[in-house]
Amino acid sequence: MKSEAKTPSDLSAQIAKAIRDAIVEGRMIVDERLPSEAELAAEFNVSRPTVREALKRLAAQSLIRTQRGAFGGAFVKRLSYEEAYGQQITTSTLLLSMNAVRFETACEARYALERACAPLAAERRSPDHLATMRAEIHRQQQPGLSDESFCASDVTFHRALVDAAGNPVLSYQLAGAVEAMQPLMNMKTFTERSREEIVGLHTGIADALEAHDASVADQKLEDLAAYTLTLGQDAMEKRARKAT
Amino acid sequence: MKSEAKTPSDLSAQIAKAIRDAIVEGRMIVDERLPSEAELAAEFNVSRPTVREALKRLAAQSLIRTQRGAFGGAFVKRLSYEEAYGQQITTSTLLLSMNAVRFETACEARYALERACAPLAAERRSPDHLATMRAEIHRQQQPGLSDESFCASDVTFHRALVDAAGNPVLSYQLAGAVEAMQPLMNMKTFTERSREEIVGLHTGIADALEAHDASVADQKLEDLAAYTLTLGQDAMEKRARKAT
DNA sequence: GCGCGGAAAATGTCAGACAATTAAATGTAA
DNA sequence: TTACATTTAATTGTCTGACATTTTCCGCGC
Repeated sequence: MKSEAKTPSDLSAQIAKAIRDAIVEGRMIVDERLPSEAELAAEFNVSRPTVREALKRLAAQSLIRTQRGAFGGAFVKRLSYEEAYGQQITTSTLLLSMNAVRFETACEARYALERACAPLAAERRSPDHLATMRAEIHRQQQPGLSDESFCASDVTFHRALVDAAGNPVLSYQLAGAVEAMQPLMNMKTFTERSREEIVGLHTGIADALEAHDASVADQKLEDLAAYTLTLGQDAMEKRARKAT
Repeated sequence: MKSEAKTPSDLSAQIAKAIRDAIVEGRMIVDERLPSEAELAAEFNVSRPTVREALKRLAAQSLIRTQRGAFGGAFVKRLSYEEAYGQQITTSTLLLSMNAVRFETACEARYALERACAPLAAERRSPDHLATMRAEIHRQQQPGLSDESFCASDVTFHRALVDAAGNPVLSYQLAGAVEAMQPLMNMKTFTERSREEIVGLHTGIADALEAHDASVADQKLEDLAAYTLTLGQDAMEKRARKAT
C-alpha cells in the first residue's frame, strides 16, 4: 500500500510529496481545503507533528497557506507572480554564489535573455517604464553614489526594461537572471569613466525604446554586454596582478 | 531584542527566515554545520518541534540537508543545478496553471527566450546535442505516436537546443520556460499535417545548428513560434465553435 | 432584527519521552 | 602494534498529550 522502501525514514518528506503531487497534478484545486492536521495524521498513520512538518515544507514552497481558527486549516494557495519572482531570485542567487559560476557565464546568460526582451519592449514600452528607466539613469549620474547603490539602480533599470516587454511570464523568468547578477557586480568597482560609459548606453537603450526602434536597442544591449564583460576581465586581471 | 510585532505567531517562519538570511548573505558557507536542534531551540527560546518545522522549511528549499547520528545535524547544502532545475520547473508549471496564463503569453515568452539561445547554440553545439535533436525528430515522425508522447519529445528536443548553448545558467533559466509549456501543449491535438510542419521546422533548426548558421536557426524558430501560435488559436476557435 | 458572548474547531506551541542511526572511543585478541 | 568487535554518546526522527490562541458560528437576550 505504502511500500516505497526507498527512504525508510523521513516520513514528513513522503507526506509532503504525496500532497504536492496532488496539487501539481491538479487533483486539488486552488483554495481547496486540505483535511485538518488530525485527519491527515490519521490518514497517513503518523503523528500530528510529523504532518505539521510536511505542511511546513509545502508552505515554504508557497503551495499552501494556513489559517487559524474554526473552519481554518490549510488551503491550496494560488501562486502569485510576486512570490514566484521571489523564489526565482533566491534560488538563482544561491545557485550562482554556491557554484562558483564564472562572471562571464552569468553575464552572457543575462544579456542573451535581456536581448530577447528588447523587440517586445520596443513595441510595447509604456510611459511608466520609460520614466522608471530615465529616473534610474539620473540616479546613476549622481556624484558620490556608492558602488552598491549604483548596482542596485542598474538592477532596477534592467528590470524596467524587462517589464516593458509586457509579458509577465517573461518578467518572471528574467527576474532571477537580472537580480542574481547583483552580488557578482557588487564585487566590482566602477570608475567615473566606466559609469559614464554605462550611463551612455543606458540612455541609448531608453532612447531606442522610446523611438520603438528594436534594432538600435538590441545593438546597445550588445554593446553593454561587451562592455560589462571587459569590466569583469579588468577586475580579474587587476586582482591577478595584485596576487603576484 | 526580537520584537518583530508584525507577525505575532508563526515562530517557525521567523526562525527559518533568520537562518535563511544567514545562508543567503553568506554568513554561513556550504557544508557548514548548523547548531543542533536543541541548541537552536535554546538560542531562539522555542521548543524543538518549532525549530524542526523551521528546518523542514529550509530543507524544502534545498538550503540544508540533515544527517542523523553522532556528529550529524543540519548542514548548509550546495544547491546543485539539477535541484535548481527541478524547483524552477515546479514553480513555473504551477504559476502557469494557477494563473490562467494565456497560451499566447507563455508561447511568446518561451520562444523569445529560446531564440536568445540560438546564436550561442549555433556556435557551440556539440555532436551530442545534434544527435539528441535528430533522435527526437525521428521519434516525432513515428506513426501512432500519442499526442502526449509527441509533446514530451518536443520538450526534449527544445531542451537539447537550449543545452547546446553551453551555458548552464541559461539552461537553468530556460528549464522552467520550456517544461512548463508542456501541460498547455498537452491540451492541444496534433494532426498529421501539423506534425509534419513541426518536424520540418525542427529539422531546419537542427540543420542550421549543424551548419553553425545562427540566422537560419533564428528564422526557423520564429516560424515555429508563429506556427505554434496559430495552432493554439485554431484550438481555441474550435472550442469556441463547439460551445456555441 | 441586532449585538454579544460562549462553544467549537482548528492551528500554534510546548514538554518530555523513546526509537533509530551514526561516528568516535574503547576494549580485546592475534 | 594492529585489526576488529563493542560500547557509548550525540543527534535526528517520531510519538503522546497537553495547553494557548484564533476565528467562526450559533443561540441568547434585548
